[in-house]
Amino acid sequence: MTEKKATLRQLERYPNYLAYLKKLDQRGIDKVSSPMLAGVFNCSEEQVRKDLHLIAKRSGKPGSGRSVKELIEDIEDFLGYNSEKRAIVMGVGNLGTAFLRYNGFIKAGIDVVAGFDSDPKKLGKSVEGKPIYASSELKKVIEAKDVTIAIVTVPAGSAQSVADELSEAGIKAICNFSPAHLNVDDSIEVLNVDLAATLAVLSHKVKDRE
Amino acid sequence: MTEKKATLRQLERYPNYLAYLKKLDQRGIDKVSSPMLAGVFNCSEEQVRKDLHLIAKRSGKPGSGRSVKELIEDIEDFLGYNSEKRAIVMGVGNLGTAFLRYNGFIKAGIDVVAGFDSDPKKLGKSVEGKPIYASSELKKVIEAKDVTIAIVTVPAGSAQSVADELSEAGIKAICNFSPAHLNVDDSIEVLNVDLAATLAVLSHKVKDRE
DNA sequence: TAGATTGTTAATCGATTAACAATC
DNA sequence: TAGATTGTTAATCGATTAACAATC
Repeated sequence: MTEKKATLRQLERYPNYLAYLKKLDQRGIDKVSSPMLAGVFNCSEEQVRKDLHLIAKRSGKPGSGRSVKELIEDIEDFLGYNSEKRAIVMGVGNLGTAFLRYNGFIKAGIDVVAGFDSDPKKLGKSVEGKPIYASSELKKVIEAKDVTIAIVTVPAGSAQSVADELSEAGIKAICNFSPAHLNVDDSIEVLNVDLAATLAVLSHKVKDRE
Repeated sequence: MTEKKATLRQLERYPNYLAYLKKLDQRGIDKVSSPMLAGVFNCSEEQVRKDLHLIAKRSGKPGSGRSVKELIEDIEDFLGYNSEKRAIVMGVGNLGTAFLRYNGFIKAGIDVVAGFDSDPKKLGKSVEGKPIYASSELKKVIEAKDVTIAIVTVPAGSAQSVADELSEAGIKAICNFSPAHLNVDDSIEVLNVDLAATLAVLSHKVKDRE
């Protein structure tokens, strides 16, 4: 079941292709070619061809291109949109609550099943039908619901201890929204999404243009 | 004022260095070396050296390394944490509200000044003291407050029209949280942050390990 | 000084681009 | 068929790693 492996750069590109292909599909366009996508994304058609070839289950037709619907299916399949995964949110503050409420994850096969918080006032309550637990319940919930991913939205100061608890409880992947560096075992995948830094980088690029 | 330019990859690494350096600083550690950082980030010490050398205003001391405090200062300077920028949020739903409330942006020099929404019930209200306007006010607000960045959190269906309005109103950069491809003029920097796709990619990597 | 680490040039590695035969 | 696009191998480009002299 393991496909050829994509590079990190490619992984980053697939969601962009996907978003655009869906747009085409909505407009009723059912064929797409590499030169066409290359134009849209400002990259070479060879890159598009390699990217699509890597993950496509069916080959394209020389002369006419590839089926939009088939490509959407294959990219979603490759990214795992069709294999259900469970996630939890650590820290039910503003951002954490937004993740519990956000219903856009489900289309990517990700089901956010619960929140965790240290504030006793929040315990036992629920957001959008998703219960909020104390971290003492972590291991139990992770095992019972087969949770793979933890979304960490606690303040920087407590991020490391939360990461330790997650590691202890057997989590597989952490998506870290706190602006803190996490020390965890190499067996856990960590992705840092520092929103403030992301925006800073964006504006840095604007400055560079001038 | 334009420093040598960093590659995209480097830009992504600086926030990680920064988070770790701050941790060291808190612990009262005031010297850091490339081999040490390389160990923490699982990369080569040469890469660390090149990254730091590129942005450091002061040189390191052979034998003993670099000053943690100076590095923090230089990275923050380079990323633009010390040059105030204004941002607005398009779409005051769950995620948008979280961004209006989140106070972590200010340390990166980003001041979220207002929200925009199409729902008449929300207009005139405010979140965390930040007013919510109709998009008819876009141009006025962007010009009056010298806004650089727009954070787009509207549903995929309206993302393109919002992008068009932003373009029209003279925005410089868009951080797009909707899972939609945006067609905008090349003069506008666009960064796509598809959270669902991000998580999917993360869990894809977990799968690949097995 | 001796040990460690810097800054920087040269070698290697990987990803992107170019080229082209195959084919719908 | 002719035109366009695919799949794939070879060439190029850029980024990472290795090497090493300089120096605190």
